[in-house]
Amino acid sequence: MSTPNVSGTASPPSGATAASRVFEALKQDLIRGRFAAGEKLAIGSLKTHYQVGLSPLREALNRLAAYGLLEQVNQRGFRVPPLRLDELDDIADLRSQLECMALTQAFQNGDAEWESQLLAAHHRLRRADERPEDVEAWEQAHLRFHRALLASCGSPWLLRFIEQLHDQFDRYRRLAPPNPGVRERLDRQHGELVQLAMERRIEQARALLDEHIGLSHGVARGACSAP
Amino acid sequence: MSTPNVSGTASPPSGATAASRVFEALKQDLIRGRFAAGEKLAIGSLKTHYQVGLSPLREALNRLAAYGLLEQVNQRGFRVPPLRLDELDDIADLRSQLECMALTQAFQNGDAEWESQLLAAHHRLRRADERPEDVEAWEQAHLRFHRALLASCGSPWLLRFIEQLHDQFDRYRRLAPPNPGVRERLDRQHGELVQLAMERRIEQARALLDEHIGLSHGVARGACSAP
DNA sequence: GAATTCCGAAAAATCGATTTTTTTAAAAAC
DNA sequence: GTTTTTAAAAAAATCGATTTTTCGGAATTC
Repeated sequence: MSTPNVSGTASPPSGATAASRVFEALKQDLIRGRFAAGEKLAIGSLKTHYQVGLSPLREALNRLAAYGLLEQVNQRGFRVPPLRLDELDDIADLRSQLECMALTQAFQNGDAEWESQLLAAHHRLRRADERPEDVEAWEQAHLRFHRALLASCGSPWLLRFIEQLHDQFDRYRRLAPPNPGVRERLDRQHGELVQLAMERRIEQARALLDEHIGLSHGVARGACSAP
Repeated sequence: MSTPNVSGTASPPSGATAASRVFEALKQDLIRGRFAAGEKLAIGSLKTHYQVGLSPLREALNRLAAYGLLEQVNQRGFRVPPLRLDELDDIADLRSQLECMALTQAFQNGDAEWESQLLAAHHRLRRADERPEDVEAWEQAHLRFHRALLASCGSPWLLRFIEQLHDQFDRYRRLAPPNPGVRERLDRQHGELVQLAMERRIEQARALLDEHIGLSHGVARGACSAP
């Protein structure tokens, strides 16, 4: 792990509590792979690293464990979940299923405002594509694009689960060795998804989204070592 | 709210931390509706009620908020989520979808051990049916039956989300006025589900599970007041 | 020689007190 | 008469210290 995440990409602007700030910072650092998989977290060093006291830090760790980004064992602290191939497959398969479900509903409920937001998110993503040096900007734009695609689905709980799976998935993907050829194909699919969304071609869009996640899944598998 | 949950139905036997104990107790009390919907939790009185210090109590509250059984607003504490009809509908619809998905996989992967556990769980549920005075015993047997039905689905993340939705759903159902006629129909459906599971009749089973949840959904709607 | 027991150090969990922020209600201003 | 300001009280959040439990290695036993 490296330097503290002073101002993360999606951190609350201000007025937040220390617990919320360290929660967001830790969450981003976990997804970005700044801790080794399976590593046991040393609370003492986290305290100095994130510059917070014990109480807010422990509250943040408890939240992250409930969210699934940490494993908690009762009298022996917190550890970063290991990267397991079977778990990644589970996450990716379920992500495909849930996102296709949400996509169908999003197409049905989507209005002009949704279309506009989707176009805007796609434009931001393309602009971020042009600056490969700022990985974090691209990652944020990418996340927001996928959110915008499903935003109009109308089911808060479905979106919640998809977000959770996305965070899990990204931890694997971001730890995997980069694959430039695939990256371009993925980028092209984003544009095609927008096109299909505008025309409400649900079946083609579902197939493409499934392929999109499958392609990313293949890349992410590179993060796993053993079984 | 009433007396403290000294030994909840599913509390860890021992060796648990104070935070884990109060988490389990609070979780059960929230699902059982021992707090008013929308109520703001007074941390001071929770401390005396559950006989724990501030730190483990706050850690438990943070976990419950991350799980979705509490709402947390940054500088103003924790409150019990209100009961909203549109949210219940969302929970019930998604529960149907996810459980039918899991059921299909459970039928495909289910082996003799799964069948045995399902029969055992069903038997326990029928025995609990005979003692209507012990509501908690029936509730536990019922929860375990539904777990056993989907246990062999093979997707830990799907089961996790289903469990979470089930807890959300039960909070509504248990606050709704009882409906004796429906109760008998629901009980009969459990037996039919076992029968269909043994014979792997997936389509009929999916339809029945969907109907089962829909029926319960109708009852649970009685818990909501406004829109 | 392998397994077990017994320390001492390290880490996790908890407690009690302090600080910060919000809420409430009264007083003042317009 | 309504709104704004102010001050006190209450509640939330945080800190530092204490207690409890686990971990690792040396000494002991079988």
